[in-house]
Amino acid sequence: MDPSLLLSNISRQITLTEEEASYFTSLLKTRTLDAGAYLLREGEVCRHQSFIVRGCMKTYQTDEEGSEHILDFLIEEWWADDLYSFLTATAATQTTRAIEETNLLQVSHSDLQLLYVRVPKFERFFRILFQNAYIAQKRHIHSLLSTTAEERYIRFCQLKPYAEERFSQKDIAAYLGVTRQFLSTLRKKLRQVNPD
Amino acid sequence: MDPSLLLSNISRQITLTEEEASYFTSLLKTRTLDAGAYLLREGEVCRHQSFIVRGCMKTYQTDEEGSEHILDFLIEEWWADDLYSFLTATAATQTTRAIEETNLLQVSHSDLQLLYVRVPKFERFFRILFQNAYIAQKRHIHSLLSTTAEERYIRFCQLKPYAEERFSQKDIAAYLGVTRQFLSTLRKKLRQVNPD
DNA sequence: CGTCTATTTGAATGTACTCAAAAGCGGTGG
DNA sequence: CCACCGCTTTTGAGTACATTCAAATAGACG
Repeated sequence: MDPSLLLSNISRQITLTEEEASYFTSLLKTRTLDAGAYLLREGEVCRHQSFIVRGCMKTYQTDEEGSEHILDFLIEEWWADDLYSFLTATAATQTTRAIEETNLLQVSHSDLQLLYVRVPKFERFFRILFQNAYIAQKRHIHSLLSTTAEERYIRFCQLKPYAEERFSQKDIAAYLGVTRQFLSTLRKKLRQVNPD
Repeated sequence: MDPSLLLSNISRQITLTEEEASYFTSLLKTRTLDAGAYLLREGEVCRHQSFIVRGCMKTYQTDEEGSEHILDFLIEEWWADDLYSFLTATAATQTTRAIEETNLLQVSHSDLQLLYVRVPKFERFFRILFQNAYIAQKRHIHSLLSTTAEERYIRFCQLKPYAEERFSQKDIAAYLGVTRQFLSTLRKKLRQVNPD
């Protein structure tokens, strides 16, 4: 699998020499998940960081009644997996699962330790990754606190224009925190107002 | 101000020699905020990490209509401030403000860089701090998605038994994501069911 | 074609909000 | 000490937002 997408993603934060880049590339393992396959289940320890080359995934938690609450959707050029579990080697609190067939480039935890020693600037890269995840969560909390489902849905569609065609409404509803029935009526209402 | 509370807080994650501890202590500056005073306003860059020795604070964002959405309450033995702003030197997205008169021990950003060089294990300490904040946020998102205001309120009171006496209902409502009027009726209902 | 799941629709209900007004409470000045 | 001010909390009526339950329809897949 071509690592150029990943290398250009990394180059947005840190600059690598050719030698460093090829060392990094040598650590990568490719993996393909069928649609519906699990990358990580709640309770397992996350041992890899996984960069999505093609495809998309969802990461969710399940409540007592068995319903899914989606924390995030992940697409090409994003990193998947439970960062906290990865860094602390504790049980993951969320499940990550492929929505479409998904191609990944993975770095194992132990290889990453080697990488940190040989190319310390990767420490910086992964720290920034974490920080961005943290900020994104903060925005998510703010939007859950301050807006109605209708506003959240509209913003969600603007923010992720690919959402409608790649994610099921059931999943979108589980992300927005509403029932799938209510999302359906919301969509109907919005179609009548603005028929695009 | 006595730094022993802070040192024992740190010793839960990393072990310091006496010399390291006294070096760290020499970097600390004390600060006292009156009730209602701001520690950090949205838009400012966060230049200190602040450990709360006594008192409590709230951290919130304000929406277009001017209403506060409280992301977290902070009390003794917690670290306040916008970690993301601090680490990236970008404008804070949230405001932090004292609820009661609050005593802080502060480390500036530049002193922290010196500390990292001289006592590298502090890197680990602040990384863990960040990770815990990240996880706490995740729990918060999950609870906003999966529970009603009533359940959230009950759990909130269990999780923060000091909340009722230290925080106003207005603020608690802004944390739970409901209006203060609705929280008031919720409380009335709960009193009738279980009059404690 | 049948089966399984996702989506839509509608009715009844519950949850939470808005608006408006009253009651409570701490502080301040006369 | 009391009256008044500003702020928080309580209460109620009416309304909007969102859910549950039930059933119909549409799509995907073997």
